[in-house]
Amino acid sequence: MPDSGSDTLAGIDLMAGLTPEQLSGLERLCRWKRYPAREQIIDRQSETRDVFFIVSGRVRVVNYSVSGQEITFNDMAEGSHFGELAALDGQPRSASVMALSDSLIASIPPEHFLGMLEKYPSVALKVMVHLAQVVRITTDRVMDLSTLGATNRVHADLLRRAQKFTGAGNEVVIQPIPVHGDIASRVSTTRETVARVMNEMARQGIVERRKDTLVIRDMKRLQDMVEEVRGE
Amino acid sequence: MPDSGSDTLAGIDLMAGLTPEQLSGLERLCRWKRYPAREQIIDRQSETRDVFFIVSGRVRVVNYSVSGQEITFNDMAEGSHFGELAALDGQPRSASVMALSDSLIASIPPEHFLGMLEKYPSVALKVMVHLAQVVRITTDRVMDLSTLGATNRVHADLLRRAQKFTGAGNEVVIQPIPVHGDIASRVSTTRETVARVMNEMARQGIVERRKDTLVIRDMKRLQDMVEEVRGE
DNA sequence: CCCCACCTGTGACGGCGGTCACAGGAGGCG
DNA sequence: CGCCTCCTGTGACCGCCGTCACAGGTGGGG
Repeated sequence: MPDSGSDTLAGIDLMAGLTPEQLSGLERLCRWKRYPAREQIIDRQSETRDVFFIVSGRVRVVNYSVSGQEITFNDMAEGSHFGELAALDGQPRSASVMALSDSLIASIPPEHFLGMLEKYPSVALKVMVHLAQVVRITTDRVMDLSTLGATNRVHADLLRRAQKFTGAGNEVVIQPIPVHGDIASRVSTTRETVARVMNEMARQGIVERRKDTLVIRDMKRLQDMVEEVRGE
Repeated sequence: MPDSGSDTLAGIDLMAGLTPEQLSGLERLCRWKRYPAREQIIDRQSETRDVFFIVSGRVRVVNYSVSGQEITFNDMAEGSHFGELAALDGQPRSASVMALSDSLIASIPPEHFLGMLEKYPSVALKVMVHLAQVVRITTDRVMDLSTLGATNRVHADLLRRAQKFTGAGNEVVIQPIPVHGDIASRVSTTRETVARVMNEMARQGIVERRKDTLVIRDMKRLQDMVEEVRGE
């Protein structure tokens, strides 16, 4: 029962700093809905404009090519929000979003979202900072796609994942093991290439696959491999 | 003498809607500087945080890979602004910016930029909308890089450029002719590939290279080629 | 317990496009 | 006017990696 936020907006990052009264005012403007895992929350190109808050659960932003290839943009956890682009600029949705696990999502209509931005400058600032970070991550990804080969992109992705767990030490444990297809969809390559790269790294003693964890044995070496080809 | 804005912030898109008094208040907070063509305005990774306004001139956002490959992100004209990311999130600069032509640039320190956002909600909104559009453009680019081959990316770029000129008719004139290397750097391929693709299209009668203009003879056909492979 | 769904591992093959190497244009300026 | 710089055009080559095909592994649910 991952209901940590217990059906309020208190756990939403954007709202940090608002008073309980302000929060409950906003809560009344929201539509609340549970989505089972795998269910679609936003369809790309659709004409809705609401902004969504993840009260509990996990969510994935994806897009599909004509050939069915899946491109993952981001996975988001409790406390985060999505759907602001359409609310801000009035364009159709730029990507699809689906629930990764059973999720409780609150959504607010665009008028009220904009009203909130005007009424609470601290929220507006947080929205801007968040957008700025999205821009940074996405432009980095463009750089990777433009300058790195598929093999190196897998290395880079593995490093990014590892850095999300205890940054210290020369050994890092990643858990649960990321599924190869998921990695492939994030770095725009194929499942097969990911498998080959991971095995090559295992042979070199850089990673080790255990029962249900993936262990980076030589974090330093991995970092070097990536920096060598990127530009620190 | 491209000094249309005559040394005020009146022509800056973000500032539309501010009174002359408010404008002149902001002008006093700015540092004004002329940059000759080709001169660097921002260096990636540097630790400055100012926000820049293009009073006159043109500017290009670029990054370089270790191997020296140049990745163009965007060309910007008078009235636009750049450098907000660092001011908003306090991180180092995410890209380099250089003047394309002789330019007059006003810059404002981060504190005052943030102050402006707080004092003028209309400006804050414009900043958000602008960021939202940057996100859209960049994610589209990630899609292109992930799903299209180099050849199709050139087609797509040509279409985008053509659409900036008179959207109507089945024939569009692009002027001045974009240099092949510039196209290559925007779609992450090589000058040679761009040349081959352009010639193939000329052979098919889709484009025609004139003295100093590039003519799209069959806009419809070009659109079809792109949509076929993208997903409208 | 066994079957089925979903994951991983690996070989073979072939094509897209990056790289290298030149051969022209075309324009500007000394 | 001729040189020098910057752009375009094109052939040859070859390596990365996407595609296809199939062989296990593993876990969970009927």
